[in-house]
Amino acid sequence: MTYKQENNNIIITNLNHFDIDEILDSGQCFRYEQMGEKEYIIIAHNKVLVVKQIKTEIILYNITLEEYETIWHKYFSFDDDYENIKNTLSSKDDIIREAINYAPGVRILKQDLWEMIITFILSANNNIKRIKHGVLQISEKYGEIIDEINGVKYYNFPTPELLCKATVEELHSLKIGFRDKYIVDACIKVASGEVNLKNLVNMTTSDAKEELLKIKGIGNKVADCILLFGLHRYEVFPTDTWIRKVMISLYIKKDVKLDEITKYALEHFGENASYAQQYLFHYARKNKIS
DNA sequence: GACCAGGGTAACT
DNA sequence: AGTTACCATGGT
Repeated sequence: MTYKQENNNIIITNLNHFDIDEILDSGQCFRYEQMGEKEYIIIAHNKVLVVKQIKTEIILYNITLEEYETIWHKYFSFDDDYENIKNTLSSKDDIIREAINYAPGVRILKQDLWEMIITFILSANNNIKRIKHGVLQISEKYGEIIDEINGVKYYNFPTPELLCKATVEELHSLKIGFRDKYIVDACIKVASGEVNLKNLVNMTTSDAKEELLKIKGIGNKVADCILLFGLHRYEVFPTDTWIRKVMISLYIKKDVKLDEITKYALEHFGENASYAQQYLFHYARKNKIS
C-alpha cells in the first residue's frame, strides 16, 4: 500500500487484506456508525474519522498527514504483514483456511488500552449490540465533545479521571446491568495507580495479564481481549461462546472446558493464535455455527 | 418462558 | 481445586 495527501484527505491505494465492513463487524470495535456503502464514521483515540473504501483504495477524510501517521496508520495496523500471517495460518488446516477465505479483509485494530478495559468489562455475558450501546452511553455522559459532523456531536471516551466521577447508581441507569460496580472498581484502581497502564505496555504478557486480573470484572477471557485489542499481544487466544462453539464443533469434536479449548488452540495455531481467533470468531458468528 | 449474548464472582463442596 | 448459582438486560 501507499498513501498520499490530497486536498484535506489521505488517500491509500493498492491496499490488500482490508475490508472495512468485515473489520468493523468483527466484534472488536464498538465506536462506529455506517454512513453509506463501505463508508463509516469511527471514533477512536480522541478523534472522529470519516472513512470510505472503494475496492483497494480507502479515503480518510479531512485529516492531516501527521494525524494519519501518528494515529490511523497504527489504528489499522498497516505495518502488520497479513500476507505472511494468512499464509502461515492457512497451512495449518482446512478449517482456518476456509475462515480466512470467508472474510479475508478482517484485521485486528490497535485501540486505546483504557477504552478496551472498560469495553470488555461491558462485554461479559453480553451481546455486541448492547456493548456498543453501553460504550456510547458512557462516552456521551462522561466524555467530552471532540467534533460535530452534520449537526451531530461526537464524544471521546472518558479518561479514568473523568469516569471516576461516575457512581454505581449513575452507571446502572445506563442499562449496563451488573457490570456497573466493575467499572467503578476499574476506575479506582487505574486512577489511583494500583494498576498502572503506562507500565502495562512494557510488561511481559503474563505479567500484564496478572495486573489486569486485579480489576473486578476482568477474568481470563476479558483479560485476553484487552491484551489483544489494546496491547497487540498476538500470542493470546480469547475463548468466548462463539469460539467455544466453533472449536468444539469443528476441531475438538467433544465438549471440553474453556481452558482446555484455549490450550488446544494455542498449541495448534502457535505464535499468531490471536489472528486465527479473530478469523474464527467472525466466521462462527456470521455462519451461526452451533 | 427458556435460552443466549465476545463471562466473572462468590459461595459452595 | 473444581463445580455451581447468580448476576441485569434485551432479543429471539
